[in-house]
Amino acid sequence: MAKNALEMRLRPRKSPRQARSLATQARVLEAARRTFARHGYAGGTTNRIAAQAGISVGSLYQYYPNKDAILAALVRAHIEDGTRALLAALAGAGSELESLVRRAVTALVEVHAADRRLHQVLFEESPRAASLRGELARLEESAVGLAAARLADRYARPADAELAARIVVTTIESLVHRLVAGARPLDSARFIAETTRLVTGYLESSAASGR
Amino acid sequence: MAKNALEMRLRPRKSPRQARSLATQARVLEAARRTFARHGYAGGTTNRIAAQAGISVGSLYQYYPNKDAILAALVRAHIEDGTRALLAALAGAGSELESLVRRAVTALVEVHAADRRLHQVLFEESPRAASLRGELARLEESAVGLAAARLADRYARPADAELAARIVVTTIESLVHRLVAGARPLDSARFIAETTRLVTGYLESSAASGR
Amino acid sequence: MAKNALEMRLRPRKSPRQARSLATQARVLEAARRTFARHGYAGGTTNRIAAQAGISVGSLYQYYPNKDAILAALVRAHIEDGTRALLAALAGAGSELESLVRRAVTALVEVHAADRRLHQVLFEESPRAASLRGELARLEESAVGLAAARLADRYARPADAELAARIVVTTIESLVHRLVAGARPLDSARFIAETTRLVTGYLESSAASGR
Amino acid sequence: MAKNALEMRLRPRKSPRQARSLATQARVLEAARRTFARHGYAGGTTNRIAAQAGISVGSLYQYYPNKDAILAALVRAHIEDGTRALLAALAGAGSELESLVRRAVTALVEVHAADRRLHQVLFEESPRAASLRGELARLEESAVGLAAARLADRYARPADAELAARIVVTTIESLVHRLVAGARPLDSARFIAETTRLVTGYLESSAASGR
DNA sequence: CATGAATGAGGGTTCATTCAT
DNA sequence: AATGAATGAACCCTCATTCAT
Repeated sequence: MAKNALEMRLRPRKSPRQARSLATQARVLEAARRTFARHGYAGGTTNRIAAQAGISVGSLYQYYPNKDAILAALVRAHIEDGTRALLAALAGAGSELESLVRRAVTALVEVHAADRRLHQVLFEESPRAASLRGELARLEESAVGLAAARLADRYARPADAELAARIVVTTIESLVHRLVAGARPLDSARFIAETTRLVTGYLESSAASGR
Repeated sequence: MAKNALEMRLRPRKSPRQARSLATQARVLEAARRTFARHGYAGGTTNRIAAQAGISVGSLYQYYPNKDAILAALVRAHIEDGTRALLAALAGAGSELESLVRRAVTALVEVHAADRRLHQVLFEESPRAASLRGELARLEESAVGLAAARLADRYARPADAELAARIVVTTIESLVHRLVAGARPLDSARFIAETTRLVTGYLESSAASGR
Repeated sequence: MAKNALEMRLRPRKSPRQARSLATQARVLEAARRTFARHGYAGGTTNRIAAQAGISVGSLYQYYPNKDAILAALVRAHIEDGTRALLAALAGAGSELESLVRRAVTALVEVHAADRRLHQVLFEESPRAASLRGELARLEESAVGLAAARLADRYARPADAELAARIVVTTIESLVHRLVAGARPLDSARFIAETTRLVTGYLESSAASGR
Repeated sequence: MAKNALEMRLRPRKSPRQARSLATQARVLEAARRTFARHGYAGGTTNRIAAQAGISVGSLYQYYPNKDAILAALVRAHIEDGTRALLAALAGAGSELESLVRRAVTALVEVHAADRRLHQVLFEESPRAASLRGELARLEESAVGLAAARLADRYARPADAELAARIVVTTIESLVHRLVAGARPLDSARFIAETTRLVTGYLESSAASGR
C-alpha cells in the first residue's frame, strides 16, 4: 500500500527522533501560523516563514518538503484542535438535544475565535491541494456520521438522518466561519444562543414531523 | 468625479463601442470563467486566459487593466445574476414566510448550480481586492437590511430583527455555497426543502418566543 | 548611392504632395513635441502621440515609419530652428568679437527658452539613434568650422583656431543647455552677459598671446 | 529614521557580510557598467546584466531591488570617484587661481577618461529617478558653494561670486563631458590647457573689472 | 545538520508595430 | 487613407527550491 506521490508531498519530511528537531519543526509551524496570518497566503513566502522561525530556508526544507506541506500541517493542526475541543465538549454532555448543540457551537466558536485571520487564509484564501481537500472532506464526513448516529432514532430512514446531520454540521461550521471568524465578527454569546436555537429548532421539528 | 486609483484598477478598461470589441470582451470573460474554474486563481494566468479566449495577451489588456480586474468583472457578473434572480423570485411572492424563504433559496440554488468550482475560486480562493470585498459586504448588508425590514414586525427591537436577518441571510448563502456549489453537491429539491424548513422554523420560533 | 537602411528608418515615410497630408504630418510632430515634453521619452508612446494629434496610431504610421523617426524629425526641426536663428543673428552683426558672441548666445538662449523640458528629453533623456547622433555631430562640426574661419586670422596655425572654435562652440552650447534649459534656469540677461564675457575674454586672450 | 519608499528603491538590498556576497555585488556592478556602456539604458536589461556577471537574474535581485538601483549605484560610485579625485587634487594646491583651476580640470579629466560611453548613459540617456537627480544637484550645489567661497574676496556681492562660481563649475563639467568623455575625445593636455585658460581668464577679468 | 547565496521558470504587464475592416 | 483592435516579443521582477560551503 504505497502512498501515492501527491500525498507524500504533504507529509513532514521525516519523523524527527531528536528533541531539538521536534522543537524546530514546531517553531516552523508557529512561524508559518504567524506569517500567514500577517501576510496572507501569497505573502507567506518560505523565506519569510524561515526568517520568522529564526532559521534558514535551507533548514526549513529539512522539516517540510515544500510550502504546501507547511500549509497542510497547519490545517491539520487546526483540525485536530477543533476535533479535540469538540469531543471534549460533547464528552460530558447529557443526551438533551439543545445542550448538545450548544456545547458543540460553543466549542467551535472558541477554537475559531483564537485566530480569525489565519482561518481566512487557511480555509478561504489558500488554494488547498487536492489531498488536503480530501482530508477536510473526510473529517466532515465523520462529523456528519457521528451526528447522524445521534439522530438516527428520530428519523424513519437513515438517509433522512444523514441529510439532517449534514445540514446541521454544515450550518454550524459555515456560520462560525462567516459570523465569528469573518470580517465583522458577531458577539459570541448572542451568536451561540441564536445558532443553537436555529439548529435545535430544525432538529426538533424534524422529529415532530414524524420523520 | 474621479474614482480613486485602487478602484479604477478593477474596472474594465473601456466601454467598447464596436461590435467586435464587445464580442471580444465577452470572450475574455468567458475564457476567464473557464480558466479560473479549471486552474484556480494562481493557475489562471493572463496568458492562459488569453489563449483560451483565442486572442493575444495584449488584446486581453485592452479590455482589462490587470488580472484582478478580470476577476472583479466575474464576481460582479455573478453578483448581478444573483441579485436579479433573487429580486425576480421575490417579486411575485406573497407575504407568507415559508413561501418567501423557499423562493429565495430556490433562486440562489439555481444561480449557483451553474458553476461550482468557479464559485470556490471567486469567493474563497482569490485574495480579493479590498474594494471588491467592500462591494460584496455592501451587497450582503443590503440583503440583511431587506430581510430585517420584512421581519421588523415580528421582533420587539430592531436590533433583534437585524440579528435574525443576518443569521438567515448568512445561513442560506453559506449552505448554498457549501452544499450545492460545493464538492459533493446535494440534490436540489431536498436541499431546498430542508433549508426552507430550517430557516422558516427559526424565524417562526423567534416570533413565537415573543422577541 | 542608395541610402543605407538605417538612415531610411529616420526619414518621414513619404514626401506628401497633398496639403492635407502635410498638415497632418505637422500635427503629428506638434503632438509629439507636446507628448514628449509632458511625459518624457519613455512615456511618449506612439499611441499617446497619435491621440494627442487626434488621429489613430495607424495613421501616424502613414507619416513616420517608426517612433525614432518622429524623434528624429523633432530633433531636426529644432536644429533647423537653431541654425536659422543663429544665422539671422549673425547676419547683421559687425565684425567686433564681443558683439558677435553676444548675438550668438542671445539667439541660442531664445531658441532654448521656448521649451526646456522638451530639450531635456530630446537631447539628454532619449537614446539617440546612431544616424541622428551623426547628424548632430555634423551640425556641430559645421558650427566649429564657421567659427574657426572667423577666428583664422587671430591664430598662427589653423589647428589652433579650430581648437579655440571647438571650445567656444561647445561652451556656449553646453552652458545654454545646462543653465538656461536646465532644471533651475538662470536669469537670461545675466547669463548672456557672463557667457559673453567668458567666451570673449578667452578669444581675446588667445589673440593677445600671439598664437 | 525610515527613508521614504522612493529613496529606498534606489538603495542596494543588503550590505553583505560574506566575502562571496561582496564579490558578487561587485561583479554585478562591473557587469552593469559594461552592459549599460555597450547597450544603453534601455538595452541594459537585468537579464543581460546578470548574464554578463555570470549569475542568474534572481541573484542580481538579491543585491539590488530593481534596475534603477543598479544605475543609482553606478552613478553614486562615479560621484564618489569624482569627489575624491577633486579633493585630492585641490588638497595640495596653493592659492594661485590658475593652479587651482588646472588641478581641478586635470582631476576631472582623469576621472572621465575612464569610460566615455558609460557617462552618456549615466548622465544623459537614463531617466534618472528624482532622488538621484536630487543627489546630483546637491553635489553640484556644494561644488558651487566651495568655489564661491574661494572667490568671495574677488567680488563685491556674494551673489556675484556665486554666479561666477556656477558658471565656472558648469563650464568645466560640461566641457569635460562633451570634449573628453564625448564622441570624439580631445587630446587631454590641450584640453586642460585651454580650459584652464578659459576659466582663469574669466575669473581674473571679473576681479579686474571691479565686480 | 545549518546556512543563505544561487537558481531560473514563470508571472503580469507594456508598447511599437501590423493589418483586417 | 483611416481606423483601432490585435499582436507578441520582451521587460522587470518574484519566489519555491536547491546546493556548495
